[in-house]
Formats: sequence, structure tokens, C-alpha cells
Amino acid sequence: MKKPLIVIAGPTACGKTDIAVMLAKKINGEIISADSMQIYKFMDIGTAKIKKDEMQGIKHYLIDELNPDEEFNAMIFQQKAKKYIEEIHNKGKTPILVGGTGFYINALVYDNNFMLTDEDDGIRKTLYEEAEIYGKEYVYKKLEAVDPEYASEIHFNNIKRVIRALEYFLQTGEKMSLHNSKSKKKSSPYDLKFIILNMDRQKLYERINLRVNLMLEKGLLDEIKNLLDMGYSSGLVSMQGLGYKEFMPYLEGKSSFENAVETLKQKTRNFAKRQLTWFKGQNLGFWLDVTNKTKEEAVWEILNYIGADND
RNA sequence: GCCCAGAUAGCUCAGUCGGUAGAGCAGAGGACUGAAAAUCCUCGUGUCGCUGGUUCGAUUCCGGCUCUGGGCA
Repeated sequence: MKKPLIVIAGPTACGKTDIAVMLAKKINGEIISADSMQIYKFMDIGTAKIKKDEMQGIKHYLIDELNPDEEFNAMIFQQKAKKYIEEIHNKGKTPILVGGTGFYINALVYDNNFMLTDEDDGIRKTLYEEAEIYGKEYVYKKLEAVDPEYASEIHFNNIKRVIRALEYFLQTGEKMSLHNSKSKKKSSPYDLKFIILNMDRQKLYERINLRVNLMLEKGLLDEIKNLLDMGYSSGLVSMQGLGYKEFMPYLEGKSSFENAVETLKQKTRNFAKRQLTWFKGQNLGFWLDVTNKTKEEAVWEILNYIGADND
């Protein structure tokens, strides 16, 4: 029998964090963060990370577990999250996966098979060098030769996808297209309740703009300077997070403060839209519009949907 | 008051040697199976400031007006 897993997804700044805590209290749950950035220590303000007191005694996993220079990706997320889910189930509690990183959520929820291969064998680096020297089309043609199906699905400009597919083939001998079609047939190993929070676009954007202003008031700039002082450079994946990379030009004197703020708001809005596109494309779950709802009302609807007792 | 430069897509601007117009950004839609807060794809009709004139035809040339910069008084 499949064990329960509740997922609360949605775009950034739509109110996932609070709703998840309220839900966890109602159903004796514990929360696992599905977020590629909140995993990092010292990055609190820019990632809009939940604070200790806001957790209200509900245990949160995958928050503050890595240093900003440590690697984190979908496979690592999947491994860690699976372990925590099992722990939570063993305690007789319900795991609630909360976050906006759709790719990670899918990896976990469908238990995608990521072949364990050595990432540091140089293939990726070599391919990037080839792309640099001979151009993107050259590398794309190499992919076309080994996996025309996958190549036809992606654009040659999308160098990350092209190189990963080639790397995958070279390391495993399996075509990415085959791997994908196999995993698409898989069903979830969990008894899934998938909830996607959504909101009127205009209002969402207003909330994002407001939240950026709030981050600044809370000391985002000091947080960034502190990270740089600790030696975490702007080249790190973690420092590519929204809220961090946008202020680098300003700190280097190449752009005005106002400019950096506007860029951050804009990039965050673009990001929210991309998240929504991802969830729409997955074609699953219960879409809950929280535009004109209080958090209590939203939680009540979620309880209704998952069919829990609400006493 | 006079002189100069502008007035074109939500914004910044290009352009039409006269045949009703594009770019970037914003915005919208989409993709994504070990970087995903990343990476990538697609989408541009707007009284070309208002008003007369010249012309087969004006956003484009000429006149006037309005507004916005800058300069001179």
C-alpha cells in the first residue's frame, strides 16, 4: 500500500510557507522543503526562508543543510528527501513537500531514476570547450548523431540541455530520449495529494514587488556582503539565486542601486511565470486559487481536498 | 519672448531619399528528467503629437499650433 505524500507547490511569493505550517499542525505533518536555494545556510533574506519561530514547532527538512559552496541538484535532493519521507512515515506522521522548484518535486514524486555516474569525469567540461571553440551547432550535431529524437525536441541554443544529453549518453550508453520515455511511464510510489497554489497574475506581481522591498529593509545587502566576506564568490550556483546575482553589478559599481532593485523584481516576476508554466505543463494536481482567500480558508480547502478529518 | 532639438508599440529609441512602420526591454505563451531562483524557444497595428497645405498618395516635405528638453535673453 502506498504511503501518503502531500505536495504544496506554486510560484514564489504566493503564500506556500504559512499555509504549509498551518496544514502540518492540523494533520500531524512535517515539512520537507522542495527549494533549490533555501537549502543553503546564510542565505535567509534573499531566499525568503522561513524563520525558526514561524515554524511553530513543526519540523522542517532541507532548510539550512548545506554551505553555499556545496553542490545541490535534483539527484541529491531526491536522495535526501526520500530518506526524510521514510523517517516521517516511520514516526507515523504525514510528510508535506513544500516548494516551488518543480523539477525537484517531479524527481521525487515520480522517483525518477538518475543514473549514478561520476560527474567529474571531464566529459561535460570537454563538451563546453568544444562548444566554445566550434560553436553550439557543432555540439548539437553530435547529439543529433547519437540521439536524434531528443535533439529534435530541444533547441541547439539550449546548450545546457544539449550537453547534459550528450554527457548522459557517453556515460551510460543510453539515449536521453529512451530514458525519458521510460520514466514518463512510471507512476508515483506515493499516495499523492498534489496541491498547486495560484493567484491572480497582477496581484502576484504586486506581492513580489512588495516582498523585494521588504527584503531590502530586512538587510538583504548586508546578507550579500556577509556572504562575499565569507569567501562565497558570485560564481557559485547558490550565488546565482535571485536576490543575490542582481546586486553584483551594483556592488561592483557598474549599476545603480535602483537599477538592481528593478532588475530583481523583474527577474522574480519572470521566474514566477516560469514556475507556473512548469506546473501547468505537468498537468496534475489540484489548483487552488488563493487570490481572495485567507490562509485559513485555503487550508480548509486543502483539508477538504485531501479528505482529512477537520476537527 | 527668441533660437535649437525632440514628439513613432506599455518604456527606450530606430526608420520611411513620400507608397500607412521596426528593434531592445516590459508583457504573454511554451519547453524542461543530475546546474532548474538555471537554461532555452515563440509572439510586435501602433489615431507614427494636433492641424492645415503640396501630392494620385504624407508618419515622412512645407506652414501653424500644443507639449517636452536644452540654450539665449
